[in-house]
Amino acid sequence: MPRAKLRPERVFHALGDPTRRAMVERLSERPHSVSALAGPLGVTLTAVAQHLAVLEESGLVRTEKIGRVRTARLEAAGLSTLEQWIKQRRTHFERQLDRLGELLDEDDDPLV
Amino acid sequence: MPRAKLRPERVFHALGDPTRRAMVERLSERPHSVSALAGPLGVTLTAVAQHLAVLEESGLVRTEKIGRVRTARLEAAGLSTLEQWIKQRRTHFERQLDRLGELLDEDDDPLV
DNA sequence: TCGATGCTGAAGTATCGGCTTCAGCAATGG
DNA sequence: CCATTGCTGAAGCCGATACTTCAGCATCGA
Repeated sequence: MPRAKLRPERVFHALGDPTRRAMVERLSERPHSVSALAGPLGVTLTAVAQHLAVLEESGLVRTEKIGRVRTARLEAAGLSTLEQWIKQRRTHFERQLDRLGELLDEDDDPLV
Repeated sequence: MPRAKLRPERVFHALGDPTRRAMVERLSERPHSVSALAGPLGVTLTAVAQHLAVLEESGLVRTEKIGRVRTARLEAAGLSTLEQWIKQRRTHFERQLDRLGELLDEDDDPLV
């Protein structure tokens, strides 16, 4: 598997699903095998594998198969992609508030 | 509509959809009416209204109807919810790396 | 070597979610 | 007061997707 794209597009979609979010939460603590992930989730290995594929495409997770065990670990860059998107939204949002502030300040001018 | 829940659960689901993400991006710049949002998106007013309902439930957006116009604006708290979730994941992730570091440090001990 | 373990691929099902249409209603403005 | 504008509710369509089962295959360990 080559390295993934890291578009916020995919990251948000990946985290939109509760099961995948749960997986990411587990993976943020330590790497897990497919079956280790499946256990607590109460889904089949196949389901987990499918979710892992999505997570991997999003760039949030990296997996590596050694012998018959595939180990998945969190990829920090994925989180950064998210953070960047949020930061940008917040910047625009604050600019918006600033403009509003300026407008209100103009009330200092005499209206008549 | 009373105030929303602010669970990361809902926020991620809300942002998982491309159309809603586009709406949030527009709203981060300035508030918009339902029809103002609909225009560039090429969807019906109904669709936008449905998306707004989801966004509002997630706490990302607040809307207010004045006369016949409903105005939607971004709610900063929603973004914070996201940021917190990410921060927590990152914290766990780094703890994981730290533990790994300690393990490797033990190589300093004589092996024989 | 043989059974158990861990995973994978293909294929099908069923639920969900995004979208539309249509019919209506309230506010606006000339 | 009437036409226009802006939105809403109900209902239905359809494609996406989360999940399953089943049949394999490779690896590991005794």
